[in-house]
Amino acid sequence: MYTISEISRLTDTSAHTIRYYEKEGLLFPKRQNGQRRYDDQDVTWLRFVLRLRETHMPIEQIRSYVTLFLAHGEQDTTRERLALLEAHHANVLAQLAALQETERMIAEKVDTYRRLHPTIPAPDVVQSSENASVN
Amino acid sequence: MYTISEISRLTDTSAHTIRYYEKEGLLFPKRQNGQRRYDDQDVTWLRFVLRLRETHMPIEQIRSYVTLFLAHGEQDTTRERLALLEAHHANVLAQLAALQETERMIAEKVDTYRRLHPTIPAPDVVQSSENASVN
DNA sequence: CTAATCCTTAGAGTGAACTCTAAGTCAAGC
DNA sequence: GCTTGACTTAGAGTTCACTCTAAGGATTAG
Repeated sequence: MYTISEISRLTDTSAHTIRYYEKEGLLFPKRQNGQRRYDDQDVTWLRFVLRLRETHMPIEQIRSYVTLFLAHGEQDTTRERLALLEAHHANVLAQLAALQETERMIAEKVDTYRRLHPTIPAPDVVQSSENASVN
Repeated sequence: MYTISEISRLTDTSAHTIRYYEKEGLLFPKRQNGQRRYDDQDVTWLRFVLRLRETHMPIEQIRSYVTLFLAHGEQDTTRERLALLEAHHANVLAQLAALQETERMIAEKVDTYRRLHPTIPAPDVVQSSENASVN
């Protein structure tokens, strides 16, 4: 069982933010004499939440997901959770495609610059293809 | 030559935002009797800017890049522009990695759900690997 | 015992990137 | 000439996700 400062260190997230996530309904730790206590499952869950945030799932959507999870037991919410996850999955795949496209464009520009100025030393970055008219 | 409403349609960006970008120093269209006129190069450039924004390059950094471009002619700013681009490139690659990792986690959860409930019809989404303890 | 950590409420502040409004003027296209 | 679209300034408002503060009190670890 971890205290808030411990999970804060483990996940590299401020205690402020962790309490904020709780207020927003994303976390629900146990309490010991009023103090928050997190177990390994909580840590894993927080890490997943942080991943979802990194990929820009809005807090409100994460909350919807959690709410469905908590409603489970009364009803079977598997279908709904699956739908949410799959929607975000599609979203992430779209982001991936956009990102790869941009990556390609940047790599191209970098490459063109390098061709025009072969004197500039290269850092550790992958390169590709042919192009002109760099901005 | 396009008017603002035309480039707005072409790039699916509001005229408000386009004027805002100009105010922020990212765009500099020609003028005809005071009205903005954009050529194909401007459209291409705006599209690239939008890509950079999608990949979370801050407006200020994009402006730095543009500023270097405009300073070219007086000095050779290739080196600096290259450095900026490469920094962002590294950034994008990191985003890609995070996104792929998240994609994997989600696909895993989706997969686990499906195993537990083989009755739910599947949409058009790729799947993968093995896992337990789904949230 | 004591210092460090944690708790609460309630709200203010921050920063980024838009987003919109208003009012009055001017240009373009048919 | 009329309608639609464009212009300007200047600023207000919005959303999101934090981020921090203050004050006063409780708990924990050594």
